[in-house]
Amino acid sequence: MGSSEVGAISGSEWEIMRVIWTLNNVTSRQLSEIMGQKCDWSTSTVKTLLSRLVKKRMLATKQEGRQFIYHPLVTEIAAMSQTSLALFQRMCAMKVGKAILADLKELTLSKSDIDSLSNLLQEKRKTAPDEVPCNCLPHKHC
Amino acid sequence: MGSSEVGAISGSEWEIMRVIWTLNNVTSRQLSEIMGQKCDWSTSTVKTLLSRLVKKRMLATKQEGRQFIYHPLVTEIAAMSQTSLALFQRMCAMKVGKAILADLKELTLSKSDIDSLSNLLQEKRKTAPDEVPCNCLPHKHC
DNA sequence: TATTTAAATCTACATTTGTAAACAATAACA
DNA sequence: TGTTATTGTTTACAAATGTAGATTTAAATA
Repeated sequence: MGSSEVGAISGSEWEIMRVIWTLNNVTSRQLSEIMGQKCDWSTSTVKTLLSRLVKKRMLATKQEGRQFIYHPLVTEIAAMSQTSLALFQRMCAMKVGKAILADLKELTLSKSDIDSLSNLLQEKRKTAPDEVPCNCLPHKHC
Repeated sequence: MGSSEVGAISGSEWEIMRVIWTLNNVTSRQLSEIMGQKCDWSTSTVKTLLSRLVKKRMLATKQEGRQFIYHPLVTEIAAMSQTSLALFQRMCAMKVGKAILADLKELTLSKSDIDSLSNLLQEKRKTAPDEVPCNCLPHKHC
């Protein structure tokens, strides 16, 4: 696998990453305080998740005095799109469009995001096929 | 939780569901044969996954002679959109639009899907906010 | 009816995940 | 410099997941 893959981070790990992506350089103390409010986790839990994230190479640390400062090694957008794309690619190719349609109905998007999406779609339409075949049966690996 | 939730099915389980959604009424023998090719799983593995899916109420069976016929209790589109929407809702609301944009760049969509999406976006644009605030820090539960 | 055989169910076991206590190392303060 | 906080590291443990062998049950056939 290429060096830019995000090695599937778990739900709780994701929750911590969001905070780190937002704050960008945080100590485990700050994280513990924030996650205490956000998720009601104990300081130990936060520490465990942090080390797992470091091991998974999602985070790196730089020591500073007695403590460590954590910072992300992958951008949030990259992680988000890799994760969601990976999900869609494990689903029926024929129905992904409908699933995204349903998602968009529920999600709130900004005007500018909507504009980028619309433009991209107009562009893609030029070379779009009339239908995408279902790929749920064999000839393809799990 | 409401009765229409899809109780998070795992990766291997999803792989089986795709086949069942496509074939709609299958015996474990057929499934074993197909999954043997598709994923190289043993017949036991398929059976285990099937019972877990029945327990999770994703599948139901009707007996017929010595064997059982499995059929889905949830539609594929429903499962797909619930799963992907759940993922997006656990991510930064401000950046979801950009993530979907990146996904769409990679995915193949049919002309008609593109048209539905475009129409929906035009509709949503009318009431879209100028920006969606980031919701990665507290005041919201994990 | 006795035997074979094909289904289903039970048991198993390693890995990952969620959650956290115990322990060790070290900086800060008395 | 000895003591106390603090921060990081180990260990723990239950639940979920990936994968599959062993066992039971019942249908089919000899």
